Amino acid sequence: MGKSLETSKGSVWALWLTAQAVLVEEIEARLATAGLPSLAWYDVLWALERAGERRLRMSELADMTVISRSNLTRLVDRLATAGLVERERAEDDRRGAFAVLTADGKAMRRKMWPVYAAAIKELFEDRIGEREALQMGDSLRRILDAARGTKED
Amino acid sequence: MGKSLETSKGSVWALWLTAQAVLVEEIEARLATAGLPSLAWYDVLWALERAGERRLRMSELADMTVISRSNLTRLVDRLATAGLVERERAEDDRRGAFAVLTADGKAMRRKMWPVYAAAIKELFEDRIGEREALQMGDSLRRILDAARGTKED
DNA sequence: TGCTTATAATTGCAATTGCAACTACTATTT
DNA sequence: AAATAGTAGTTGCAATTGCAATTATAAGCA
Repeated sequence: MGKSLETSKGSVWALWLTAQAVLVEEIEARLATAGLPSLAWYDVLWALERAGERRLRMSELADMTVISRSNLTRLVDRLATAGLVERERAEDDRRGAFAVLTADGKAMRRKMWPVYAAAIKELFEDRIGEREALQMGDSLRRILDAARGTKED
Repeated sequence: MGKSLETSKGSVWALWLTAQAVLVEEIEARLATAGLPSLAWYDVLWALERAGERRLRMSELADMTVISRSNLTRLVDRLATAGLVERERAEDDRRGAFAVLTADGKAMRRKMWPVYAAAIKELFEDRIGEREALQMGDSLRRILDAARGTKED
């Protein structure tokens, strides 16, 4: 029995990776089919919408969305071209820049949400019980906090 | 209380995405620092090593690793250039091709494993208990099976 | 058989990503 | 204040990825 537990623990990682890859692929496909932008765009729009003043410094945004700085620069370029965000120079620190959500950006996120939400519900939430979800949330938070704590050292 | 459970369930998905992104980023960084190839290479090598005869059809390999066909074609190109796999034409179906693990490929996977294993242990396994792991494995398997089942329809 | 449709893998080309500079500042040191 | 080091963000260029053909078979059927 100890063995089966050991074994299970080892293979959970692989399952974790695979399941997420499959779900993300499916969600991206649904968004594309609906003529909507990608998950990455959603993440950025949502991060901005939650932020005070609908704006975040590029570096904060990069950290929150787990996107590299240089990538974020260009992702924000594309979002800006699409009119969903605007750039704003920081007053206090002239090196800094804010990404600011526009009304169109807010509208776009709102338009994406039903598709995204339905997918999350169908593919993820409907498959696990309340208790499991709670437990998984705890585990994930511990994992994330530990990983981020480690990096600061 | 019903509310808090609802709330938790909704945010677990976001947590999952973020945690996986952070962990994968960290693992890729460790592999790169050690002068080793990426996770994607590992996945392919490992899938082949587990397979009977150390070989898989391109499409099977693509499905197992959750990599698109066209991507896999080029990933296998790179692995072949590095001498880690070889291509072999299928006898029965001339359209088909196998990717076959070479001795060097096997050696490379073996060289990568300690780095990868240590990272998984430190970042993931050490953060969750046996019972949690077991539970998470169950949840993930259900999610994955359901998602894959859905697609076949 | 000869024709149409389906499948396995690859390829062309555009879009995205990653890494290593690079620019434009800000902060610290002497 | 001048010099040096540090930070925020961007950019160049190469590597990777995704999507829509394309190629080379195989299968189904009239």
